[in-house]
Parts: sequence; structure tokens; C-alpha cells
Amino acid sequence: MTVRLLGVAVDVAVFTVRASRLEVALIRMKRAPFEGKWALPGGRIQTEETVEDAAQRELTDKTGLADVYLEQLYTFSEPDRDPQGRCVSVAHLALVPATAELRTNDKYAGIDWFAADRPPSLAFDHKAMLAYAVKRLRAKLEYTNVAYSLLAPTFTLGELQRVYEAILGQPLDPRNFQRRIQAVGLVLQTGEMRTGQANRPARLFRFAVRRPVEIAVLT
Amino acid sequence: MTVRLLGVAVDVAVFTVRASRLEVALIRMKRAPFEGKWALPGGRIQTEETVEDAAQRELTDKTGLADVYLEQLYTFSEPDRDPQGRCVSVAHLALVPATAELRTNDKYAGIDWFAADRPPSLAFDHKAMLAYAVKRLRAKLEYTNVAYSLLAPTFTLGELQRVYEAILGQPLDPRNFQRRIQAVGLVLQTGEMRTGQANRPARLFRFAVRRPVEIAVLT
DNA sequence: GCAAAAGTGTTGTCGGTACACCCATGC
DNA sequence: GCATGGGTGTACCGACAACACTTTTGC
Repeated sequence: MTVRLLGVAVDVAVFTVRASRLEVALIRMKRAPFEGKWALPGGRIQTEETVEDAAQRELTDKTGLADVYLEQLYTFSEPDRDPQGRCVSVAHLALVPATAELRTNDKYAGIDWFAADRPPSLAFDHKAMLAYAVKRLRAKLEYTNVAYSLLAPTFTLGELQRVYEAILGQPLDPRNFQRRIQAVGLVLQTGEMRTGQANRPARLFRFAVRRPVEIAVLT
Repeated sequence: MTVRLLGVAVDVAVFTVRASRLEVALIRMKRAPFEGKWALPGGRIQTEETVEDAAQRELTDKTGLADVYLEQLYTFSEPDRDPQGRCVSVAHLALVPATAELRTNDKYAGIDWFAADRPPSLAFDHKAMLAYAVKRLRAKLEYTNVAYSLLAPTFTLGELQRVYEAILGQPLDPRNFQRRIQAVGLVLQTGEMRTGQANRPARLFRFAVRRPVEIAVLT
């Protein structure tokens, strides 16, 4: 048996909701063994940082995103998951508003948003990581306020509903949705309206709290 | 800055319910820097195994328990969590029936069950790991059938209720409990009775399925 | 016969779901 | 004036919580 050095990496599934669709940010690899393939952004952890710090650092380095909602998910450790050598990877989930812009560095051939439920063929075990992240995001949406990290500081209830529908993958009744969202105190009215659209102006809301808390949003 | 080798370890919080109390198995360290302190069983992962395999292996080695329910929880990675050197650790949750017997090896000064909500002072960051494991176990009990791994193959509804009460930390109404447990199809009657106690014999049940599945048990 | 746990049914309340119409604006 | 999305109230139903007494056994 050859001795192989054991490494620790992080990978991040960054999601946003754009045009009523849940999308994930992927970067395109330049070099073998995954040349041309798409992958979740990530990399090795450094000696004096936690895995969450490493995920933030790698995310900024490879996507240009900073100060995002980020959460550890699960550690993937199949011995052959990385053809370049033994390496476990701690998968993370990140959320950004649709206004976020992606910009990778020149070590990669590109970066773009993809439909989270129909990704292209992915490098490493990133297909499993992505599926796990989507599943966790769905669950978290129902009992936490994480949706705040997917929207601008103010938003209409219609925009919020489209975020929920895109992630849960099912339509929701607007009357019941509004009643529940307001009943649990998830959002507060700002008093402002969104004008300029070709239809009736909608009230603008903001989240009551803009850091992660548990709150039974649905059911 | 000194270069430090990055290691990967696993630790396991093994729970059981005995005498209406949630208990966790701890081993006593023999050597510095944690001489005399109690800790969760665990150890380094080997080159060709997943972290879950490592957790099973370390668990058998250090507690004598085999073939137990085991699940990955969370990766702890504070740079200073291990005074012996940089090492991240993947925490796991394990469940065994109250009949399981603990037996550690001679590298440790002892092994015993402790009340999960009042552990002794623990080595490393195991206090945080244990707290996280208890929290996760409470949550999983309500939407999965994991309780099967805490009981013998057949059991009375009273025994099952005591498991739920011990983990959730609150009394439950026996009428509502029995109705719900049977309504969701968690258990099936065996037709046998438990006799020999100084009171009315109780029906014996078994779990409808004895592998992990999601099922809304409570609320 | 007594202590100890098992077993059983009903009622009230609350929350969730289903559902249709009018409103305000931009063009 | 028309197309588009915003905004609102009610009625039904099912699920959950609360609650007390009788039964069966070992000693």
C-alpha cells in the first residue's frame, strides 16, 4: 500500500433564486483530471482556520462573493473521491441575493449560474454534494428565516413567495402564504411601496431579523 | 509560523436510554494532556476508509460495541481544539439498546454511562459535541424511526414511551402517544404479551421497519 | 386485597387549506 | 381600457391536546 497524505478541503454550494428558479454557482476547471468540467467552488483548508473560515475564503477567492450566509453541511470522505489524492471535503451551503455578481480568477475557465435541479456533469462527488445541499435548503426554509439572505434588504411579498416556490418546487396560495409569513413575524412592513412596474404597486417589506434564527415558517 | 500536520479524527457520542434517563458512554483518559478526564470515544481515520467506517471501527475498538446505528453529525475544526496538534474531528451520533455492555481496552482508565444532560468535565471540545448530538437526537426522534435502535427487538408501548420521554425531557400523555405511534405505522403488534411483572401484562410490539426511515412520529 | 402499570374514548379548540373577486398602476 | 400582478376574508375540516376510570396481574 502506498502511503498517501490525508488532506482536508471545503466545497461550497452557492445558491440564489433568479427568475423563479433555484440556481447554483459553478466554476469550470482548466486542468486535468477534470479539464472542462464544472465544479462547486472550494479548496484546501489552511493550518490556522476553521472549515467555515476556509469556505468563506475560498468562496471569495473563486467567485468574488463576500459576506454571504454560509453553513456547514456534511463531510464527504469516500477514499477515491479525489483522483489527485486522499482528501476529505466538508461541504457547505451558501445563499446570496439574485443581484450578486460572479467573477472567478484566472485559474478557472469560467463561472456561471445553473439550474440547481439540472446541473451539468460535475467533477469529484459534487453531484452528491449538490443534491444534499438542495435537500437541506428545502428543509431549512421551512423552519428558519434563511430566506433573508436570498433577497435585497426590502422586497415585496410576491418576491418572497417566488423564492419559496422556487426552492420548494411547488406553487403556494398567496393568501395563505401572506397570512402565515406575517403571523410568525418573519417580515415587517416598511411603509414604502414598489412603484414603476406595469401593475399595482406592492408594499415593501423587510425581514424582522437578518441573522439566522429558527422560526416555524410553514406548516 | 510552525508547520503542523493536519489530521482527521472521528468522535462518537453513543447514547442509550436506561431507567428513563438518556445516557452517554464516556471513556477515561490515561495519559496527558487529559489524564483522568472523560471523553467521547474516537480516534484518527485511516487512509482507505470513510469517516463513518472509522467511527464504527473506533467505536468497536474503544467500547466493544458493534453493529450500532451510526450517523455523521458535524465537523469540528477550531485550530486549537486538540492541544496535541492540528486536527479536525468529525462528530458522530450512535444509539444502542440499554442491554449493550461497555468494555474498553487497556489504553484507557475506564468506561461508563453518564447522564447526557449532566456530563463530567470533558476533554477536547467534547462538551460542545455532546450538546450538539443531544440536540440532533431530539430533533431526529420526532421525524424518524431511530428509536428502534434504542430498544430490544420487541418491547411494550410503555418502554417506547419512556424512551421518548427521556430524550425529549418531558412527559407524554399515554393515550395520545399510543394513538399517534400506531397511526403513523411505526410499530406492529407481535401478539405476544410481557408477563412476569407485578402488574397487568402489556402487549409486545416490534418496529414496522428496522432501518432508518423518515416518518413524522410527533406533531 | 392491594399496589402497580396497562389499556381505552370523547370533546373542544386551533390551525391549515381551499377558494374568487376587486384594486391600482403602466402602457 | 386593458393587461398584469397585488391585495383581501370566510368556511370547512382534520389533527392535536386535555382528560379519568377500569383491568389485570404478582405478591
